[in-house]
Amino acid sequence: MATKAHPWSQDEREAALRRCPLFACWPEVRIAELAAIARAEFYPRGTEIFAHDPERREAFVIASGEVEVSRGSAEGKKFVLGINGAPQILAIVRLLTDPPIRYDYRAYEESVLLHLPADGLAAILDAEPMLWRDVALLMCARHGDSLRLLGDHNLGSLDQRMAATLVDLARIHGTAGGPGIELGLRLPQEQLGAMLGVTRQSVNKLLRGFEAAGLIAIYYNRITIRDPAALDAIAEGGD
Amino acid sequence: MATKAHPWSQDEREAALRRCPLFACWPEVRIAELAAIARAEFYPRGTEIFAHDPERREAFVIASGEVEVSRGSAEGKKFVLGINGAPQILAIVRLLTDPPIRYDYRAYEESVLLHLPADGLAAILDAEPMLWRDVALLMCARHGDSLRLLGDHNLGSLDQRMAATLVDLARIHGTAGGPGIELGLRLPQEQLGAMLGVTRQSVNKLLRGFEAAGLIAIYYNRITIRDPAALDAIAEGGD
DNA sequence: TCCAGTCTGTCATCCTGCCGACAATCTGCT
DNA sequence: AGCAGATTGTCGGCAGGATGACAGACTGGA
Repeated sequence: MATKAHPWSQDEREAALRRCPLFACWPEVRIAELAAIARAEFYPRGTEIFAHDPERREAFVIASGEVEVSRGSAEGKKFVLGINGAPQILAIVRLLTDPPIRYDYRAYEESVLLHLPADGLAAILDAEPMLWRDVALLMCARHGDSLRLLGDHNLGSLDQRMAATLVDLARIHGTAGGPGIELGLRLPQEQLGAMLGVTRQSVNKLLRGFEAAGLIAIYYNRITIRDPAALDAIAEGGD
Repeated sequence: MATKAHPWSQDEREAALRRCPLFACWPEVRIAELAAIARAEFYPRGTEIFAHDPERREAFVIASGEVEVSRGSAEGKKFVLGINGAPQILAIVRLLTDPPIRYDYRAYEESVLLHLPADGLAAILDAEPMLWRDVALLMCARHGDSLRLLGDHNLGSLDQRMAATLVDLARIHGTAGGPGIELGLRLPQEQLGAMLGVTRQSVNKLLRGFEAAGLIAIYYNRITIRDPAALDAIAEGGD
C-alpha cells in the first residue's frame, strides 16, 4: 500500500492539532492527550483514505494537503461534497452515525493526516464534558452548511449553483492574488462538474460564459475570481 | 394572528418533553427546568412558525401535529426538506448558526409546539455539560441524514429518489395497515414534488407507474406502501 | 526534449423533465 | 345536497442538460 506512517514527534502532532479550530480553546492537557492517541499518516495524491477498512471509526485532522469528500454511485457517477484543506477536522460523522456514512475520503493532493480513533477521542471528551459543547457547535455549523447546499441544489439554476460553488471555494482556498482572488487549487472541469452534479461539457460552456463576462479568469486548470461581488449576486437570485 | 399560547401546566409540558428522544435519558431536574422555560403554542394548519420574527433563536419540540421544513426561492419555487411528527425536536440549528439558517417551519397539520429559547436551553446544558454530548450526537445523526439526502439527489434517477423518499416517509409516518404500510399523512403530488425537486406532473406519472407495478396503492391524497422491500431495492441501485 | 496522460473546446443528437392548459374528480363545509 | 377550493390525470410543445465523439492543448516526469 502506498500510504505510510509519518514520523512525527509528540510535539509536532500537538502543534498540528492546535491549529485546528475545533481544538483552539482546549486546555493544554487535552491537546497532549489527543496528540498521544493521534496517528500521523502520509497519503500520496489520489489515495483513498479509508480504503483498507471502510468501517473504521476515525476522525482526522488535515495537517497539510487537500482531502476530497465524495460519494460514488453504482452507475459510476460521482458526487463531490467538497475539497477541504489545512487545519480542518473531517469524518467526525463517521464516529457516531450508524450505519456509517457512505462518503469516501481521498487525498486530492499529497497530504499528511492525524487520525483520531473514536474510542480515544470519546474518552477525552467524557473526561471534560464541556468539550462536547464544541463538538456540538461544530456539527451544527456543518449541518447548516449541508442544508444550505441541499437547498441550493434543489432551487437554483446551474448558473446560480456554479457561482455559489466558486464563491465557496474562494472562501476556503482563495488567496488574494493581484487582480482578484486566486484559487490555490487545480480544478478540472470534471471535478467542478462532480460538485455541481452536471457534466464536464456543461461546466465548460458556463465557465466560458463567466470568463467572457469578466467574472473570472481561467488558466488551464486554475481559476481566478475577478469579480466576487457579481458572483455573489448571481448566486443569490440575480438571473 | 392565528397562533396563540396553549394553556398547559408544568406537568403537561414535562410529559411532552420527556417523550422526545433527545431528553429520554435526562435527569428529572433538568426536564423540570426545561419545562419551566418551555412555552406551549398552538398553530392551526398552514401557519408559519417563525413568521413574526425570522431571527428568533428558539428550538421547539413537537407535542402533537406535523411540521414542514422548507425553503423558498425568489422565483417562487419551494424545496421541502421534510415533514416531521410527534416527539421530534426541530430547529436546533437555528440556535447556533450564524447567519441563521434559511429554512422556514410551517404547521403542516394543526400542531402544538413547545418552544425552547436559546439562552435558557444553553444555561441548562452548561449546568450539566454531559448533556451537550446528547446534542452533539443528535446533530451528528441529523447531519448524516442531510448528507445522505444530498448524495441521493445528486446521484440518483427520479425513480430512485422517489422510492427513497417514500421509504423515508413510511419510516416516520407509517402505520402497519392490513395490506401494507399506510402513510398517516395527506400527501398531495405537489408536496411530494417539492421534496424531490420536480414538478407535480412528473410525480403523477411516476406514482402511477409505481401503482401499476403493485408497489404502492393510492387513494386520492393518501398512499399505502404495498411492497417496501421492492421500493428499497429501487432506492438502492436497482433501476 | 519527448511522450503519455490529462484536460479542454466544441459538435450533433437524444432524452428527461418543465411548462401551460384544461377537464374531471374529490374533499370539507354550509 | 350543493358549492368552492384543492387535487388529479393527461396532453403537446419546448428547453436544458446528457451522451458520445474527436481534435487540439497543456503538464509533469523520463
